[in-house]
Amino acid sequence: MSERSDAGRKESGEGRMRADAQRNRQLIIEAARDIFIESGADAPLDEIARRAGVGIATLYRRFPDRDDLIRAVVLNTFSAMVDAAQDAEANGTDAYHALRLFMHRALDAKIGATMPALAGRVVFDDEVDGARLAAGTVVQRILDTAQEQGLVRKDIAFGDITFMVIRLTRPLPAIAKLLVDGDLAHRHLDIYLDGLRAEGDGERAELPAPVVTLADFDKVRKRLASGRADDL
Amino acid sequence: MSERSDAGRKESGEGRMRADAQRNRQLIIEAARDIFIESGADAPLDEIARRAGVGIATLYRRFPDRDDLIRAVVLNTFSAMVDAAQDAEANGTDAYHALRLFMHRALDAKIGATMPALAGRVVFDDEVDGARLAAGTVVQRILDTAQEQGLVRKDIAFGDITFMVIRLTRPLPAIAKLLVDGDLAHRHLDIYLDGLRAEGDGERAELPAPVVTLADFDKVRKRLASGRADDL
DNA sequence: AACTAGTGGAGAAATTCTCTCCACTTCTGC
DNA sequence: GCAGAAGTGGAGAGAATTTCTCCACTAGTT
Repeated sequence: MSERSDAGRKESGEGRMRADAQRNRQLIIEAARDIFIESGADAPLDEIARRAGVGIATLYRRFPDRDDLIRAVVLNTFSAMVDAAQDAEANGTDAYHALRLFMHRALDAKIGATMPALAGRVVFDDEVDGARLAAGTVVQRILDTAQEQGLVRKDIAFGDITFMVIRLTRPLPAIAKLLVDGDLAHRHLDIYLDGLRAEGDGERAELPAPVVTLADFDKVRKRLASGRADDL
Repeated sequence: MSERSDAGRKESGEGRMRADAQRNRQLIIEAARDIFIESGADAPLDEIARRAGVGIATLYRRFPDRDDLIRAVVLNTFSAMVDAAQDAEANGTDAYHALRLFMHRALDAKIGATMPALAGRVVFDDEVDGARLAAGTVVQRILDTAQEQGLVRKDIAFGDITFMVIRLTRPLPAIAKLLVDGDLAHRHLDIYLDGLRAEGDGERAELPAPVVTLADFDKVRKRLASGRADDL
């Protein structure tokens, strides 16, 4: 890790950066988040710059080395996690629905981008660890409440929430996009959530859109066989 | 794709290869499967050779180019899928338990290694497509039966079984290994399976071992903070 | 024991990735 | 709207990684 980049400049609220520079910085973080999720934390940096629609030099100016960038992504993600959780607590009709809301929002916020942190790619200094703990605490609180109210089975633990969201965040192979429009992750999360409910609570969530059948695979196979497969 | 390697030699049963060569061929396929799952289908080939405990030249002799190797891994994986499904059909007490058995076995067989196929990295010639269809058919039959018997909710489709197994096959960040001994994937699969059950069927599976709490994360964080983190 | 299929690893060639430099563009304050 | 500062993109040298061949050596097979 190097000089810590100029992250502090923006985060400590001193609006010293030019407006367009701040916007670019955010675009880079988001592109990096997506690329890290797709290709791991060693993904080429110029691919990130390209995805962000920014020159490679801009990326290097903001984040002198890869660790600075990873760090920014991780902090950004933990903070999105806190937002999602607090929002869910405020808006869920009960603690189970708060949990449900949180997990769906966390999917959208691509919480899986915390992976580099969990994989040891990030130095856990006080700032990162504080963010981690803050995020963990809110999630734990939602889970505890849901269990106290008897809405979630007792044998579920913290890791069953967070690790599944991480899993669901990671992209499926490209064919999934050929098969369907919607997002299978949210559908599968709903099934999982039904599995989290307390015993005897037989009601089932209505599952969201993409229903993928064996026949769908056949169709795609034929499409690939005939025409060219440039749409992958 | 090139000359098709000498896969046919072994697969058509003519035991023309020397015994040690056949063993090495299998070791390479298994190593490739694991590395492809971990690092994607572009992973360096010498890493695969190293993992297989074999020289790089041996790998190139068996599989003249990367596509040959991918192809072999995919065929191997589809065939493991058929084995797992047939075995599950024979051994499950009812169709729901057959489905459960299949999914757990499929996890162990790392079915996620079919990803390169699904991601368009493999030419779907008749052999590959036959294997795909054979595997798909058995799984579909198990699911159909379970639904007819009212053991699995009606709104579940083929893709909800296969894609979730693929997701669960992919490895979690290294920290998961620091936190726990067991395999979270099987635990999370059981929760998902509870969510697949037909409405009103309130019983819950007893979840297997690794329970990961927020406190576990704290412990690891402290461990990393003090000593060196070379155990990652 | 002799013959041949099989093996490992060094290293040249090709490819990919990193990171700097600088001429040019865009914001901001006045 | 102007001046000056802040920000930008992309070419390309250098570094690092990856591919793939060659050949002296080893180990199954008969």
